[in-house]
Amino acid sequence: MATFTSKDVARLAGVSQSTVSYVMSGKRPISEETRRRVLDAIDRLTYEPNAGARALASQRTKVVGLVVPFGVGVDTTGLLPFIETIAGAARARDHDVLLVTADEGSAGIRRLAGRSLCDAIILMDLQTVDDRLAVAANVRTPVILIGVPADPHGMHCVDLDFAEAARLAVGELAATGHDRLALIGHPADIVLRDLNYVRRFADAARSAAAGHGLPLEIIAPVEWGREAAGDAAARLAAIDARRLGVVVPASNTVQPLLHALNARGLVPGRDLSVIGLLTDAAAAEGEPPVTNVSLEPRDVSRRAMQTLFRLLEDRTAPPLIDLITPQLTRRQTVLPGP
Amino acid sequence: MATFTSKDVARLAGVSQSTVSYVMSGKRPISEETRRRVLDAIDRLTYEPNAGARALASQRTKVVGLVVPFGVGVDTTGLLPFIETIAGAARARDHDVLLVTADEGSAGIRRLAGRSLCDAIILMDLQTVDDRLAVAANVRTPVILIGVPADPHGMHCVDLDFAEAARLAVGELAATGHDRLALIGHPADIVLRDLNYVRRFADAARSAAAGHGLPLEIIAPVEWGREAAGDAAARLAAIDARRLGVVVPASNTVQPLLHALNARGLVPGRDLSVIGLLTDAAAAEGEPPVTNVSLEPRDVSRRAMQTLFRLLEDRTAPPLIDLITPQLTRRQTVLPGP
DNA sequence: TTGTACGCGTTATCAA
DNA sequence: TTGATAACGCGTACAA
Repeated sequence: MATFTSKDVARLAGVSQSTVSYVMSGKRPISEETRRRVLDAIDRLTYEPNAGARALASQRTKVVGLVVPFGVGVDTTGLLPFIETIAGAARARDHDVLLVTADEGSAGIRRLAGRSLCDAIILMDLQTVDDRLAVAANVRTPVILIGVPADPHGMHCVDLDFAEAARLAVGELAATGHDRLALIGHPADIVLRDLNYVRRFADAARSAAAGHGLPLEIIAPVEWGREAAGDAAARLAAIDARRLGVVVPASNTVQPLLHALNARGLVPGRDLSVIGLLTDAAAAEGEPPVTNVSLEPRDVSRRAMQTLFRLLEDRTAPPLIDLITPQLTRRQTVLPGP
Repeated sequence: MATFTSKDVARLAGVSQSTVSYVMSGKRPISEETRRRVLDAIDRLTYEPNAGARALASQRTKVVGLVVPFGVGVDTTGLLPFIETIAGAARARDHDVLLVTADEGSAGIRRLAGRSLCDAIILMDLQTVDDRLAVAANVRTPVILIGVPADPHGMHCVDLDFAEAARLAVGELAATGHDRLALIGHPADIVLRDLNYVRRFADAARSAAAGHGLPLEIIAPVEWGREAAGDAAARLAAIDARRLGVVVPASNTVQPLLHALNARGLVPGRDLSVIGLLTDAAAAEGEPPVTNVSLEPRDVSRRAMQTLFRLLEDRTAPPLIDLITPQLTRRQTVLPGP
């Protein structure tokens, strides 16, 4: 399979090389006749423009850099929908996605921007205060954040509205007559890394509980897996409440905790309530199906890409902070109201 | 943040631009003195070579194209370790990873190769007979397959040895005195797509069972989720066996099936045996921990990247078909031998 | 409506 | 040991 250049196409079509270029870009009126001839030649040679040459000449790579939280010992569950949606949105506008792992830290961002490997960068998994932000903000390549750090350094942020998620969960438990709430914390490493959404959720949960006049106990940190869930269940069992409402913001903890509670004879939806923060898909597949506030990875990703292309091509001004509203879905783990 | 070129570096270091290039590539002896001056200038300008220009001149992109099974309505569980490991291995040799989703079909491969977007392609999630193979085999860019299709078209294949995995599972059940085996099938869409490993596993399981003189019943297809697992459990319960051994090659089905069996009062490890094909991590976290034959996504990915770089840079001949041997780990879901 | 010619930032060849 | 200089393949300003 030989590889052809626009010159080859030009020769075959009997036009100049620049005409080929203009046919492809549509940046100049072309007669129907030559247009046809060029497209035909392109077709016959299965010509594809060389990405490097194009990037060099046009200063556009048609590549989106995506910094994903690999290798930082972090929750990687639920990451796939983000990647998938971002890749899809990129393709829809003839862009590709270059993956960079977060364990590179700011070096990855410098490389993406410095080498002109991409036209824009999406940065995920932000800490509340993140070293990479200073670098990201000082780079020519536009950077979109998925997450809302304490100081966005002027960059565009897109994320789920975790504060609203907390309010929804607490509000539902308040409305169904619970007299005490417990908030299950994230694993220690997540808390230590101070991921931005942890704090956003917890703070809002606290003040929402206060607003409803409900005592809120924090059970934290809770690691993943059976044993930790067992311990947490024990601590929940020890709480003296008529109707206890438990909020679980760490998706991974939901299922093990439900099991652990069951094992203690505490049936969620009968003896106490559990609301989890997890995708609708995961919640519906739960055992039992769990009442949840949705993480909307697809919506968030789509919006991030929308912001990206508005910045890059449409040149309209997207909102600086763009929060997606989560949805509460009632399933089987919350006691019916009295 | 301005962006500098090698020309800027050259001027600052007081050398010619080609010298800068040679300092970076090390393809020519450079005096210690100028070498120092150049590196210093690079440092002061935080110079990074332009990827497009480099690719254009060197015919090397330092990018690996990865075709992942997004958007084909396919099992995407267990995909992350592949991506993660591949990205890590790429970075270790100063390469990046460009993601292409499988829903593009062969168009994605054509684009990667035609536009010279990458130096090599890794193709995952192969069907036994896969349309993309003809295209992949006819492209200048080397393609490495993760999976073993019926006809690899001369391309290099790396994968888990699914036949050996089946033999291990069946062998273990035979050794522990089971008198009847059941093989739980994959969901219908997987079977319909005829993914290469499905058949490799099933065929080997069948002949291993025959070799041990054990009757093997095929329960298929079994969709994911509660209900399907319940049905499968019912069919298993109906089997007339003294000691029934169940083999579950679809990772996702293991956990729901264990639950469904328990719900019927059939306790795996007490009343019957279950061996799953899933990663050690997933098996250990199972409820209960499940005896498994390991899928080794990390090993497979590492080997694929090793193959890739041997082809690309080391220029040594890797094996055409490279199979990783799975491991059997005894946990709690298999009856002890009599 | 189309062609010519230059520049994008590297790598690599040929001289010195 | 180093410096000019010609590709690499495409986009686009300038001419016609």
